[in-house]
This record gives sequence, C-alpha cells and structure tokens, in this order.
Amino acid sequence: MRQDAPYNYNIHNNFLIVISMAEISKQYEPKDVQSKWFQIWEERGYFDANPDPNKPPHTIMIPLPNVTGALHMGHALNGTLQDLLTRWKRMQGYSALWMPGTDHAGIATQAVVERRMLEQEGLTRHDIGREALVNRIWKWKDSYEKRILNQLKQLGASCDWRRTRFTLDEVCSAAVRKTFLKLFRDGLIFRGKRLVNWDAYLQTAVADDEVYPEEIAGHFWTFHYPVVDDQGNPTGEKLSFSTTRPETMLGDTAMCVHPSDERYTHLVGKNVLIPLNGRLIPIIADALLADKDLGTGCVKVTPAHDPNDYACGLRNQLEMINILNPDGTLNEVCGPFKGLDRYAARKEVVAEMEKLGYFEAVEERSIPLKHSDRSKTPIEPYLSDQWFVKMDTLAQSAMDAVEDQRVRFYPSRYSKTYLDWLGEKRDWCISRQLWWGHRIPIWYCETCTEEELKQEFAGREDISYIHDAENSCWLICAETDLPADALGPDHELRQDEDVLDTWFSSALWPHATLGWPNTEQNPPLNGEAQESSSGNNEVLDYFYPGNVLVTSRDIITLWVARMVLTGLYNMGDIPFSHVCIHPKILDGFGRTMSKSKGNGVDPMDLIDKYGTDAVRFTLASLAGETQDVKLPVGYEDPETGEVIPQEQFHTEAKPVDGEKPRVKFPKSKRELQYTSPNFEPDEGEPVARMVSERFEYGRNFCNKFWNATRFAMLNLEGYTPEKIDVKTLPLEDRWILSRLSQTAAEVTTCLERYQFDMATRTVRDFTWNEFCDWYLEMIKPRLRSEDQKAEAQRVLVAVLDSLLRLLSPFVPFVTEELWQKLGELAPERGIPEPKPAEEAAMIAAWPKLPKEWIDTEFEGRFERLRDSVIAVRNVRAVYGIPPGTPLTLRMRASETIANDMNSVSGQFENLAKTVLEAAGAEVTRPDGSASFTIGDIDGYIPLGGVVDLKAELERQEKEAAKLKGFISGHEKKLSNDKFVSNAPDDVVNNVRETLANLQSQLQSVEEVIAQLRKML
RNA sequence: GGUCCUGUAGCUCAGUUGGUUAGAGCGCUUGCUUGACAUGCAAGAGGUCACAGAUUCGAGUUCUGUCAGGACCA
Repeated sequence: MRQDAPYNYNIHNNFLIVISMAEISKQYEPKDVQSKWFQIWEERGYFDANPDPNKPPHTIMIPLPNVTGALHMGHALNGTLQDLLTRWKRMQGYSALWMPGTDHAGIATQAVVERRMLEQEGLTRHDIGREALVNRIWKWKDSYEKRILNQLKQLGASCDWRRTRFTLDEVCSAAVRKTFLKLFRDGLIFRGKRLVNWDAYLQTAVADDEVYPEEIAGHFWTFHYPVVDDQGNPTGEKLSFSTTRPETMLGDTAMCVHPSDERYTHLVGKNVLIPLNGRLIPIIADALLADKDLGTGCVKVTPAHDPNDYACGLRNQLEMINILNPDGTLNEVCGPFKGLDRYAARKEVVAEMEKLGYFEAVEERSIPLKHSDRSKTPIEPYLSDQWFVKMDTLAQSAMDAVEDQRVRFYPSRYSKTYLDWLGEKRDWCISRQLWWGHRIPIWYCETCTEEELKQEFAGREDISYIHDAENSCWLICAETDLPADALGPDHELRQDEDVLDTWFSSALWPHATLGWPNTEQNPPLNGEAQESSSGNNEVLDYFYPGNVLVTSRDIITLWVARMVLTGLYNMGDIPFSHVCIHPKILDGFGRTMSKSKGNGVDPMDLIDKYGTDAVRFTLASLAGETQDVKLPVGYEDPETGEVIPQEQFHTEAKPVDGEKPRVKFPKSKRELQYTSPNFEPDEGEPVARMVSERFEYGRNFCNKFWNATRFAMLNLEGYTPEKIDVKTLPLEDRWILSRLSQTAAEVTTCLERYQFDMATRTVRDFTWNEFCDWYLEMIKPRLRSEDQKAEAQRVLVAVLDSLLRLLSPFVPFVTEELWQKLGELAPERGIPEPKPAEEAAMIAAWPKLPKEWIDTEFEGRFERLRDSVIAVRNVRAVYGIPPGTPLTLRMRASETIANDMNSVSGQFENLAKTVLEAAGAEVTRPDGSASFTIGDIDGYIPLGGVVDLKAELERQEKEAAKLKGFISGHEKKLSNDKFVSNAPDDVVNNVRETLANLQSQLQSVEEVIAQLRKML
C-alpha cells in the first residue's frame, strides 16, 4: 500500500478497497453513471413487476405517448413524476408496475406520413393504396416508438419494459375487438348521420380538438330569394340574406326568421324559390337560429353544411341535402355546378345569381374559419354516416365513480371538468375515415336473409348481427375477421372501410395491457406467451385496478373519462383510484411548448447538458398544484457557451431572400443560425441550441449532494459499525436525527398527496441548508479527533444512508453511484443497530424513522447556537473583519442557557473563528464592543480599537427602530379589547409572550445605545 | 357566451384549517482560491401580496366586483 497519498481504506469482502481523492471527482459527472446504472438495474430485473402474494401491488399506466414524434418537455415532466412515484412505492415494498407503451394516434400519424410522402415524393395515399400506406406508417411507427422508448429510458424510467405495449398490437387489438362486439351486442353501438368536420384534403372527418380557428380574408355577399304563393307564383315580396359561402345555396332547405320578428311573421309557412335550381323551400320561424337584430333578420338554412343549421334542421325536421363529394367538389345534386371545386363553384354561383338579378351587395371581410390541424386546410361541415357509442348509461357510470369518490382527482377541482363534460352525455362518434388504425369489425351483407345468418353463425359467441332497415342490409359484427364468402359464394361480405377513433383503443389501455379479455393466461412478456399455473390471468387479477393515473389536464375528457367508463363496462371496476393532474410546460411567453411553435426544448438536449438527475429534480420542483410552469428558454452558442434569452420574434422569423435568420450573441459578436419550424438551418453551419438555465437548480443540487457524500467518504477511515444509543449523542447529532426523522415523514406525506414541488423543496432544504451547511460543518472537529471519530462516523453514515434513500426516487443515478461507493466503505450501517445495506439504492427500503428522534428541545438548543453564530458572522461582515481574524465573544444569558452555550463553546471556534470567553447572567458589555441581541441572549464582541463607534451606534439604532415597530404592533393588538376577548387564548398568550421578549430585547439594545452615546 | 385557473421580490415560483412586520431559487451588492463542493462559502439589499369593497378582533389566505393574462367547453 502506498503511504504518500491521503488514502482512506477499508477491508470489505476480503479485498482491500482504496478510496482516494482522485477516485471521487470534485464534480458529479452524470454521463457514465447514467448509462452504467440503468443497464445494471435492468439486467438485475429491478424494473420487473410480477404478481407477488407477499407484496401489495402498485400500478401506474403510462399516458401512452403517440408515435407521431419524439417526446418533449411535457412528456419529460409526466415521465419524471410517474417514475418518482413508482420508485418510491417500490422502495416502500410494493410490487410496483409502471406499464410502458405507445399509441398509434390514428389521424396524427397518418397525416404526418402522408405529408412527408407528398413533400418528398409527390405521392398521395390514393396513388399508393391502403396496404402500401399502412406499411409506410408501420415503418414510421417502428422508428419513433424506438426513439420514444429510448427517450424514456434516458430519463431513468423504471418501467417494466418486458410489458411494453402498442395500441395496435395483438394484445390491444383483442381487447378492441372484444369490447366492440360486447357494445354491439348490448345495443350500445349504432350507425347514424352526423355533421362532421370534414378535411377535404385528407378526405376524412377530424375531431373537434383537431380543428383550430383562423381568420382569413373573405367576402360577405347579400342576395335575396323571391317569396312565392301556394301555386308557386312570385308574390312580389323577397327575403334578403347574407352568406360567406354562396355555393351552399344549392343545399338550402329552408329560410329562417325569428318568431317575434313582425316584419316577417305573415310570411312564415309560405315558400321561397331558390333561383339557382328552382327548388321551393319553406319559410320557418326558429328563435335559436335567427337573430332579429343581425343583418336582415333572415338566414338561409343549409342543414347538411353548417352546425347551427344542422341543429335547426333537426328541430324543424328539415330535409338535409348534401352537396359535396368527399374531395370537396360539388356532387350530382348541384346540376350544372356538378364536379366543380367548392371555391370555383362559389364564383359561378355568385355570377349566376347576379345574372338572374338576385344579387344585392358584397363586402370584403375577415372571416373566422375552422382549419384542420392535420392538413392546415379549411374544414367543411359535412353530413356523413358514422358509428357511435351510446353514452347515456356508460357516461352515468363514469360520473358516479367520481361522485362517490371511488375515483379522486388531485387537485380536486378537476373533477368538475370531468363531470361537466360527461354530463352532456353526447354520443361518442367512433368512426374515422382513415387507413391507419383498428378497422371497424363490421361486415355488410345486402343479399342474405336472417335464416341464413342463423344457420351459419348458430352458437357463435364471437359474432352478432342486426338488420339495418334504412340501408336494407345486415350488419355483422365479428371478433375475428370474416372472409368475404363466410356466408357462402352467393353472398359477398364487405367490411366497413373506416377505422376506430384512436381513443377507443386507448380507453381500454388500463385493462388491455394486462391481457384482458384473456382471463386464463398471463399477458406475454417480451412478446413471448406466458402460461398461468392457476388458470387465471394472475397479472390482470393482481395489478387491476390500478392506483394512479398521472397526466395533464387537456385529456381529462378525451381519455380519462373514457378509461373509467370502459373499465367499469369491461371489468366492472374503475381503472385507477387517483388521477394526478400536473402542470403544463409553457415557454417564457406563456405559450404551450411545442415543436410546431419552435419554442420547444428537447429533453435529451437538457439531459445531455445538465444530466438526467438534474432535469428530473428541477422538473419535480416545478410540479405544483396551482400553476402551469413557465420555462423561459434561451439560445446557446455551442462554442462559447454564451446564452441569450429567446425573444418572441425568434420563433416567428422567416428567411428573407434566402437568408436564414440568426441569433446575435452580443459578447462574442457571433451570429448563429438556429432551429425553427419555419426553416431548417443550412448544412454545415454552426447552430445555436436551445437551453433553459432553470435546470442549473437541479444540477447544482446534485453536485452539492455528491460533494457532501464525497466529504463523508473521505472521512471514513477506520469506520466500524456499532450499536448507538441516541440519548448519549451530542447536540448536533440529536438535532440532525430529529430533523431527518421529520424530513422523511414530511417527504412521504407530500408524495402521498402528489405535492411534488413541496416534496422536492423539503428534501433539498434539509440536504443543503441543514445537513451540508450546519451538520457537516459541526462534526468536522470530531472527525479529526481520534477518540470522537468513531461515533461521529457512525452517525454520519447512518444519516447519509437515509438521505440516499430519500433522494433516490428523485435523483436515482447519483444516489445509486454514491450508495455503491458508500457500500464499499460502510457496508453495515444504521441507528440504533447497524445492518447490512441493501445491494442497491433503488431497491432499498424507504426510510420510516423513529418518531422519538424528533426532539424540539434539541432543535431549540441548536437554533440558539445557530442564530448566535450567524450574529457573530454578521458582525464580522459589517466590520469587514477578515474570516481568519480570531474574535472573542461574551454572552449574557440565564444560567441554563449560558451552561448550554458553554457546553458547545467549541462550535463558536469551529463555525465563526470566535472564542466564547464568558457566558452567564452577570456578563456585562465591555467598552468598544459590537453587540447583538437574539431572543434571550445578548452577545458582545470586544473589538478594541477596531470598533467604529458611530457606525455601531447607527447599527444599534436601526435594530432598535425595528424592534419598536414590532412592539407597537403587538401593543396595539393587546390594547384592543375585542382581540383579547375574541381571539383564542393561545394566540393572545403568544402575542403577550412575544411582546415581553421583544421588550427585553429592546431594553438590551437601548442599554448599548446609551453606552455608545456616552463614549461618543 | 359558459366553466375553471392565474396575478406575491428584477425573473421563476412557494405560502396547509385566517393568527408575530411574507419565503425559496436565480439574478443583484459586498467579502472569501476556509482541507467536500466557485455547479461553492459567508453576509446583505430587494415586496402597499393586481385594484376596489365586504366579512372578521385580525385577510396574501374567505366573499363580491373591476382590471389583466391563460385554459377548456359551446
């Protein structure tokens, strides 16, 4: 063994383990640590969650990210919180399952792939066909799924990766088929017409939340229709109306006025003529549609092409005439206009009306128009056949679950969003005109008879059928695909072309991923089928219902509500008992972060720059209950490290004359290109990357903790485990154990309430402000003293052990690295009885520390010492006395307190380079002293010639003024009879006590002032 | 239009059931290459808690209204 370096060593497992300064770096380097430990954890199977009769289950289902694109900061926050909870519960002894997986996100993914195909190859889906398109989307899915899962792993996600699911895989598909059949058989699925948001470019309906409004420049035309009598002859009267979409006149089926509009009441019941096609339509009165004060008070009604008109059409049993083809051209009901694109037709229709003499006026106007988020083209309201789930009883069951608190929202206010939405009980439109998704398991047969169906499908549990009178055909629902000739060669079965809404499959996620509807076999692991010894699906039995869903508020209606509803319907039980709603991540201007806005920070960039633990810790610290998280971002010059804050114009800038915008770095005067949704940086150019300085919070904390542990380990030479009697320990040990026990309990409570920000603050404050700033400083003398060292080491190691456990769910990597290093030096540790440490921090037991450690007396004694030290340091700072210059201190205090101070006098030397010269009731203020008063103590620091009497007088007068302010506030309260008689006794007593204290402090200060005045 | 949320230090945010003259991190000022840590240490400055009322002995905290910002639903 070398003797010439400051080595610490210990014997462990028959190996000589040597820890040197050089082996533990001064800075925490996250990179190697992260990849090393994640791999080891996974290899050792720590992430795997299996049914275990000796453990309670804890289940979290990931809010499945969709495979459209990579994860962003919102996902990083979401993942951090779930992993934190999972790791915490695992340490608490639960069999903790975090189920990973991804969502196929029907329209979003198909649209991305189609757009890219068009841009790069000029092809549309109709050019390549259904099968080829779906193949391309599968390839896209494969690459993004891999990327997403990898991103989650980079974040340290302790999912049971063997169970990874995808909403289109065979396990999830089985659940979809089973559920659809069940709903169909129960009469909860029906087919109907519905006005949908039609994307004429993608030729599909899009959901309301996939539509955004945008103002565009348009026209506002005014025309009139002639009123005709019962014989169809013009009466000479006319009704004027305005429209922004003249082509819809071809589909008008009524003219509407307000029932109390006296200008028109005599006309209601008569007809008007549409000059374009000679159709007669009725004049109706409808208070909900017509507004007397708006324009002429008359509106035309096109039920098949406008949501308000549609509702009006339903109310008044109007005919609904569809004038559009799926591609946005006009259809055969439009006569001469047939085949024209709707915009071309608009011009033609205006021209025709003008020619016929029914045109009145036109003005230019900016018109709010719904656009498809997927194709960025205007939406057409369009009447089409859709499949629906009947919601009344299903929605009610999901409402009941929240109302009777079987399902609870955290924070609770979100239950209102949930209940309000479900309360509308609107039928759920589940069909989408897409190629990517679960194809609707319905086959049509126009030619067969009930007899034939009965004969063929007799006794088939997996098939159900019903006659559709309106379309005179049979609808056959089947759990597995039916061949076209399933009913023999005479009948051709045709499967519905549409696919199911993505949310239909994600609604089943909590039970589908556990293998439902297979109740006899466990779900596959890593794609391999699993047997069950009991003949039951043990995984489903054990992990369902789950515990908590962690998500952001925008999918409470779309997803949370539907999971509850399908869980109740399929499983007869709720999918989770808690719903934790966390904040959204916004940029510095309060806008949601997203790639398409160009304000998004890639979590991988941050992990690369600050380390995983730092990102996790910072994110958790931001996850409060009230507000969304504003995360101002900046651009960083990769070469100089200079960062400038992002301005709004950066995200909006576009290239001018082919010249790409640049960010300017004022210090280096460099100008760099940057990434933006509006353009790609040029090849070979250095690119400013997006960063957020907020994450230094987490990085600094990890580094601080790293160094605290490093310090401990450098001082463990000769460590031996031994039983400890807490009652015999010195002040600082009693104090830190008291605080540790309290901290552990508080962190646990915070996590139970999903108060992640408070949990993070609590553990950080303890670690930094108590453990590092005071405890470690206070035990340094003991660690250097041969006869006190052993005990100090044991307590230090025990505290560190608990702290590593407490921090592990927050910052799993740095804690694991340190746990392992500490394990080499102190494999057995703990108070009162040392025990062998678990083989890894991530599977160590969550601390549950004795309540008896909490001791307010020791905390009070410590605080008095701490405040005194701070006061001395303050004097040093105010007088500009260098830290190395020794000072002396005299304290006036009661005998008890003076004795206490004398017993820890060494700490004044240690923490403030100050000798406690005297302490007692008789101590007086030496001339030429600086003084301070804290509570029941007066302190005097003789400064000899150093003291500046004038400055000291000023200082003391300022202190006196402050105290007087305090005192007058308290006196005012006590002189108020109403306060004394109404306020609770303890509050009044408290004020009295405080007042007495303040008065005695003021007295001390005034004595000092009097002395100083005499000397000046 | 309806529902919900937010407004506290220059910035980003805490602030439990009302109870001393309101806290943290960053930034700022001053001093420190102190034997774990400059990603650090010590000391400090900085706030009429958006505004106006009401309830109360007492309001950052409860209620009403106004203004400003945001989200969701129609």
